[in-house]
Amino acid sequence: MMISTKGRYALRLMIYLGEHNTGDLVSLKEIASSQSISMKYLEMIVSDLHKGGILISGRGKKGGYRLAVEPADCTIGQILKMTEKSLAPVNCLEGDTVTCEKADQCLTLPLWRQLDDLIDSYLESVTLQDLLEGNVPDWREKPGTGFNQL
Amino acid sequence: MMISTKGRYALRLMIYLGEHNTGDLVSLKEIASSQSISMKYLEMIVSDLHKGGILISGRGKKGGYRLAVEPADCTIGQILKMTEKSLAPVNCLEGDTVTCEKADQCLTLPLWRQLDDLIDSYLESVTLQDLLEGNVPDWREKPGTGFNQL
DNA sequence: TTTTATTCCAAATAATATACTAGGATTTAA
DNA sequence: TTAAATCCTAGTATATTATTTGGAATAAAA
Repeated sequence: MMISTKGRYALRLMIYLGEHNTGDLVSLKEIASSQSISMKYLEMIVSDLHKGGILISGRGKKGGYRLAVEPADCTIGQILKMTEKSLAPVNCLEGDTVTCEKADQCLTLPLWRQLDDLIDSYLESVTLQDLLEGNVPDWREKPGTGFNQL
Repeated sequence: MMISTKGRYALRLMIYLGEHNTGDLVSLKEIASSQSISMKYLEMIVSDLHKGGILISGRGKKGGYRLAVEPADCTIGQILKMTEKSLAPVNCLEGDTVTCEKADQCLTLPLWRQLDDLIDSYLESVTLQDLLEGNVPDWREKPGTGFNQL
C-alpha cells in the first residue's frame, strides 16, 4: 500500500469542502462528524493542506476552512504530495536523489523509475473537479494522453 | 511505498537466476553473498517463488534453485504478486472484494480502482527478460499499449 | 555409514512506520 | 467574559515489515 489513511482522509476532506464551496468557512467539527474521522487526526491533515496553500482558514468562533483554489485547478497528485511523505512505489526512490550505491548497476531501478513516473502522471492528470463530478478518467480510453497504449 | 524490500529482493534474485540460467542449480548461499542479503531472509522469499511455480529446487548437497520458466514468459507482476501481500495502492482495495460499507457512495474509489489497474497493467507488461536486457519499456513511448495518452 | 551442505519449515523478535490521542495556547465572534 | 473554533507539540498505541533463531529433512560426497 502506497497511499496511507492520512492521504485518503485528505482527499475526502477536500471533496467535502468542494461540495460545500460557498465561500463560508466550514468547521473541522462538522467535517469530522460527517466523515466519521477523529477531529484531532483531521487537524494534522488540515495543517498540511493549509501549509500547502490549497486551504484558507479562519480562527476563533465561526472559524473553519474553505478551498483556496478552484477544484478544476487542484490535482489529486498535489493534494497527496502535501500529506504523504512520498508517493514513490519503492524505498529506493524516496527523497530527491537515489542514494543507493549500486544504483548504476541496478537492473531494477529503471523499472521503478518508470512506474513512479506513470503513477505521478496519472495522479496529476486527475483533478478534484473530476472527483466531484464522478468523472474519473479511464486511462484505457483517453486518447492523446499516452496511457492507453499498453 | 507499495513494494517492500521483500519484493525488491525477489526481483534481484530472479535476475541473478536469469543471469545464471545454465540448467544447473544455484545455491542460496551464492545468491545471498553476491547480493549482500541475509540467507535466512532469502529462504522465505524463495519459498514464495517456489510455491508460485517459477522456480525449480533441488535439496541436499549440490542443491539449489533455477528458473522454471523462460524469462520472456515471466512478468514482473507475477513475481511481485507471489511475494507481496498486495500490490494495491490503498488499503481499500486489498483483498478480493471491497468491504467498505460506504463503497457505493465513495467518490474516491473509482480513482483508486483506475490507479490500481494502471499499475497492474504496467507491471504485467514488463518481463524478466526485459529487465535482463536492460530494456524497460518507457510507457510514454510505447504505441499500442494505451499508456502514452496521458 | 558418517559427514557436510543444502533446502525446507515455523515461530520469535526487532525495527520502523502509521494511526491516533492528549493537553493546552491562541484567536475571534457573540 | 465566555464559547467555539484553529493552531501547535508531543506522546502513545498499533500494525506492518524486516530479520533472526533453531532445527528437521534430504542428498551428495567422503
